[in-house]
Amino acid sequence: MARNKHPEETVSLILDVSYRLFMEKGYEHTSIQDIIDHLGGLSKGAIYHHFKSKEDILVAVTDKMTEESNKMLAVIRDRTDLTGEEKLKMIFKESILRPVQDDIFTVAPNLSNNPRLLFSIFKETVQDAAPHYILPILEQGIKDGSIRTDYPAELSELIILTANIWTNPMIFDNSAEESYRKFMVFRQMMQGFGLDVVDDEMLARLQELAAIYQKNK
Amino acid sequence: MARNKHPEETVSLILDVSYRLFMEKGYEHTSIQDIIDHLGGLSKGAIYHHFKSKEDILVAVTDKMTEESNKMLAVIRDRTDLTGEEKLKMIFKESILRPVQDDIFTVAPNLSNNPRLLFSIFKETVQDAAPHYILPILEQGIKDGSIRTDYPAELSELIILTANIWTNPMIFDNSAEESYRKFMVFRQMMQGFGLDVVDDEMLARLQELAAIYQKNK
DNA sequence: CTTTCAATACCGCATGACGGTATGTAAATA
DNA sequence: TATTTACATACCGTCATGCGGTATTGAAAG
Repeated sequence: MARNKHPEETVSLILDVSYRLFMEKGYEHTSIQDIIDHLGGLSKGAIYHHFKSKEDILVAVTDKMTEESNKMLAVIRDRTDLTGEEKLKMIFKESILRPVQDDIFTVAPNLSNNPRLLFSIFKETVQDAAPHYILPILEQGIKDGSIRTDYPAELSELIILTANIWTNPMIFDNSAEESYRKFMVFRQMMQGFGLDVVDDEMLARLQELAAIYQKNK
Repeated sequence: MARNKHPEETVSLILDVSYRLFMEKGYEHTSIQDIIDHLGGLSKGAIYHHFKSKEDILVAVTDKMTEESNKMLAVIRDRTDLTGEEKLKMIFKESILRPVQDDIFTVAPNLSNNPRLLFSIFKETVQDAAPHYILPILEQGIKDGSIRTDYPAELSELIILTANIWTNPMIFDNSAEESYRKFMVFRQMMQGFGLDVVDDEMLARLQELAAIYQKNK
């Protein structure tokens, strides 16, 4: 294929195709050749010019998946008009009410047979989201008195893992009812830590999302 | 090699070797040939006679890893002299004080670079341990009044995932201090659910274990 | 007690798929 | 024009798995 004057577009194309295939067939069952076949004329050389390995593509895909969500997290984290607890509440509200994941839900669910992709998201959550977004908020909450804990680093990990991974119906392949019940347990857990971050509007929306997911199975 | 009159021994050998290699090098970086090389004369055909695929070996290895722990869980679950809450406490005590995992800790830590093995354990925990061992105990606890929850199935999942996966220093590659703090958070979480299952003796032992793990890194 | 025979434990080469590399080429840029 | 860069093409080594074949077994038949 002819050389592209804007190579970012080629990178983007490779990532989009890879994302779709990784979700549909799983990372391990997607071959480089599969990706090439959906690239519309591009070759193996193109891929290995822009990415150093298949795993490198996986990392980039994962980053892209979490990018938008992370932007939202950063905005809330950096506001100065909210207490730590209020920020936490806002995060959960945002991620449920206006999820980037709407398309994820409709594209090709079921990470429960996709070890590598799941692991990659898992790692990103622990190594990036927890320390860079949740932890600072907990630390602020400790200072402003809205949050009380002796172990903010560990608590931030537990919170984000529970919220982002465990209650994610795409990962655990849960029904609408199961997701709803998980969120009720999550709410209770947060209350146990003295945090009241889940309200009824959020629960209603969650049921809606889970229903969408079920339909596209 | 000569044919073995007791083929279970061959199966067992293959599993032992595979387990060691999967832990040391990771599942994906262990080739069938690697396994053969450590089998003492057995061939590729032997492996594929007893197992239908490499993945099949992984499943069998995982089963064997959790087998002993599951036996313990079954014994406690089936006792008739304890309340639900007491059983929970005993489970955590057992799994910490007398861990089968002592050897796992010394053999070859670090599942944080072993997506497939981790995923396999993860799946086993959710699909087997939670519903078959923890859930019945919660249900009993609801009946005998020692445990209160509206969502026993979801709570059992959350508890076992947090206890077995999140606080596992082998999986998250935590230091002794980090593991200790995680367990403190876990304790607080359980207290939030009205469950008092962690005592000081357990915390002391946990610090010990984490130290062992650190030494063998 | 011996012979027969089917089941099964095991061998090891063949094969095709796959991830990755080396090298070539032409367009873009400086 | 010279250099860099975006891609193409041919090729390599490794790997999981398939498969035709052989040797050993245990049990039943003679």
